[in-house]
Amino acid sequence: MFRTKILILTDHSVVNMSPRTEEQLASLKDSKRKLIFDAALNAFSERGYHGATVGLIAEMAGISKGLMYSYFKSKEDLLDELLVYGLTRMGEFLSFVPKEGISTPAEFEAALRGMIGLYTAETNFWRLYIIIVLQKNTTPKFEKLMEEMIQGYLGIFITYFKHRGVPNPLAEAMMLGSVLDGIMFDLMVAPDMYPVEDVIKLTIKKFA
Amino acid sequence: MFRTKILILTDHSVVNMSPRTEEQLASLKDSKRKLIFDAALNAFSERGYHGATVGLIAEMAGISKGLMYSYFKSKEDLLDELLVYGLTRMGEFLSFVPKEGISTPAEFEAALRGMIGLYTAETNFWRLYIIIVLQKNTTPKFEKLMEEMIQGYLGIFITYFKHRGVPNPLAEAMMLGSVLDGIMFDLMVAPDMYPVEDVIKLTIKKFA
Amino acid sequence: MFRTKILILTDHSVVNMSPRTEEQLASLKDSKRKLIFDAALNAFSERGYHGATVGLIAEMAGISKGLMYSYFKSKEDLLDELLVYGLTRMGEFLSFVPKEGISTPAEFEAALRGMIGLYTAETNFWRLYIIIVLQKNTTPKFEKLMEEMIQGYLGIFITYFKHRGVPNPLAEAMMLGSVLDGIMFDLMVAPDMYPVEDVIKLTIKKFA
Amino acid sequence: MFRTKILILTDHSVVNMSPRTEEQLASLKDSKRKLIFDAALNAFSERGYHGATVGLIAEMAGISKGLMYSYFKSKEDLLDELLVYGLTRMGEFLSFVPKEGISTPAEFEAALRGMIGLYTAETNFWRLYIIIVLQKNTTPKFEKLMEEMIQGYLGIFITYFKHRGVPNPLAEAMMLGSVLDGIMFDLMVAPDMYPVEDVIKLTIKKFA
DNA sequence: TATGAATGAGATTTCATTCAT
DNA sequence: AATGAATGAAATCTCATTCAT
Repeated sequence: MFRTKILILTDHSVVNMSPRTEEQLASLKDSKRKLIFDAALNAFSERGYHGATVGLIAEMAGISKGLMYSYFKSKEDLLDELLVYGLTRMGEFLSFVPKEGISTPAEFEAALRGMIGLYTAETNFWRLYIIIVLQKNTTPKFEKLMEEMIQGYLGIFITYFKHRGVPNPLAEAMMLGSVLDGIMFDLMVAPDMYPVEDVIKLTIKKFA
Repeated sequence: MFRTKILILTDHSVVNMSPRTEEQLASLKDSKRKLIFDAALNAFSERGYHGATVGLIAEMAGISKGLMYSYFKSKEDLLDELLVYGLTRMGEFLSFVPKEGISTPAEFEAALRGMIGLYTAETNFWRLYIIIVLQKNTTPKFEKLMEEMIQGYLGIFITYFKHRGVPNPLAEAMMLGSVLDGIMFDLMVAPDMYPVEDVIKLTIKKFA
Repeated sequence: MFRTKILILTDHSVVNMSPRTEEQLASLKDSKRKLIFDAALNAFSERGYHGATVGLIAEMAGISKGLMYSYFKSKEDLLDELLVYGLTRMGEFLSFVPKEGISTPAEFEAALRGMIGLYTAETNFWRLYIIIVLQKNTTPKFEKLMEEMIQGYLGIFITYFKHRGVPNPLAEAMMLGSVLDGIMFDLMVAPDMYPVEDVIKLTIKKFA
Repeated sequence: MFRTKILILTDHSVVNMSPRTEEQLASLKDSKRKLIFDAALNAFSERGYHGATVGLIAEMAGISKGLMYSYFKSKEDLLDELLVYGLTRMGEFLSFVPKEGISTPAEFEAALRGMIGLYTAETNFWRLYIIIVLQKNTTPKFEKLMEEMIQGYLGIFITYFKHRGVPNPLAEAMMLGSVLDGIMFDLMVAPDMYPVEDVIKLTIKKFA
């Protein structure tokens, strides 16, 4: 996983980090706001922030340019909220990590498969995410959420590796993070020819 | 490593793929063209293609906007040539891989350290490269060069793993590629706190 | 007083120029229409016609944008009607000028104080009024009303100055008009530090 | 004259308040910047800030919209600079007030005629000026310049009235200021029918 | 070669007005 | 009667590209 600042947390308190209640997210379903989010996610992730015009996003959302501005203060604001929304949504889906952390190889595998599953399911979000994270000036709100998320997972894996008696648990967890990042990236660039299953098995063999 | 289309090449013909002679590259040294390339590399990698304005690039290169257009047909042309130039230059630096391929763990380590060294030395190029690769519509020239390069290295590692009697050499090579991609990415996002040395050692332990 | 076209009327027929009966005005009290008028008066006088948005006016009036359009054909129409309404309302308040005109210094003083009192009481209307009058394209209805009003007062003062044997009654009346306009303007710009009472006394001394 | 805050200065130090050297102003002559200033002055004074579009101003200046933005950061910035430029320019023209202040009726008359001459010569600037001053949110730079200018003239007249033994010199000066403001305003609204000469003579009779 | 003023197409943003509810 | 979501025209602003010097 990516990291921006590393504060190792060895407890697992972070998994349930979503500040939004499920109702709030549910209320977004089928709303116009959701339409715009989806369109913007596609547009931004395919063309980058500057390459995706408001006009294009509006067209993809099936609304007028003007209407966008009654939902979002500006294009920049749209990006901000989209990132936070996306990250929060990711948090929602991360139910495959048990609250008590992971301790057995079976749990490790489940977590691994869960995360990689997310990558394939939400390619657009992760693509956007990479683009944004590589550019300067991320928004503070987004950065904070990211950090929480990253450190949460890092902590979980550190604990796991400690538990398994691995010599350098931190390095092990960070390398695993890089593996996951690399897999995400490669799946993004060439999803069709990547031997995911083989790589997952190898990863389990080398890390679990 | 990144891949876009995978044609496994098991020979090592690719390392010296650059069609440009060294003289051609040398002639670039200290030229205006080089100045522009450097400026554009910084600007594009920091702000993306659309976010980096021609005016900014010219300013960073210390020349006028007008002059840029006697060196490059257009902004798009500048990006094209920059990418090819960068990739070619990468090829130049890849001297750490012996022509006959690698066969011992020591050679493996040398190659690994060489590549990771490249990431830290040429961060901007790799950042630009990632941004471009994640977006559609790469230029054909660039795509071809990339493919050659990637498959070359993939082939080298496949051969190495075969040689070492590893069960599934392709998957092993692809996972190693992902590890390298992940490390590159993490180094890009948070270079200061990434335990490179520890991760390199772990990678050698797990792959060499 | 301001003038746009000068037709000297020496009779005093103008004071009660309003074609609206008091009932008509009374029917406006507390109506939605009145709410909108008040809001529009504030908005227009503070920000000018183009600077005051329909949305803002609606918000200030505590109603929806949509409802505004069942009371007024358009924003321009709202301005038109507001101006006429305001001017008519001014006429209502101008009771301090006796029907037979003024002939004694005491009456002069009363009229003077009455008008200046109006300025301080209805700052917003006069501010709007100035803004509109300085810009081209006033509406004909409004222009006609204005002219009637102005010439009425001008006539009253001309008669007064004639009566008092002043050499050039027209010039005297016009200068007095300028004094009143200047006072109105200064009161608008810096009401707190203007020595109104002193200036009134001086005006009486110089003109009555 | 208008005032916003009143600090009575009884010396005459303010007349030469222009911070720009004459060369700087001269360098503006015939420049594109000057063209834009002139166009903007006309447009703003005729239609107000929001009513005058950047497109219109550019057209009146005979340039493209785009070019405006290499001379001025924004429309608002254009207004700001225009106001300061105009006020500074006014200061330049105010040579009819002797450095030592005014003390004789002849000098009073010269000053009066000078100022009224300015009103007729630079109608557009004063119209713009009024429009701006009646609206909130003037720029601080402009406000400061205005205050200097106003207090300067106020001080000059206060000194004059003191010198002439007038009972309440401050009130007298402020009323005279209102007279001038009123004349300016009336000249703006109906220049053709205003009996300027007669009113000037009356003003001299009543104040000098 | 070198400049940067100038353009115009297109991007972002605003807002009067309409209309389904 | 009342709302405010929705539109589209027009406003502000940006920027790749050209061109006179």
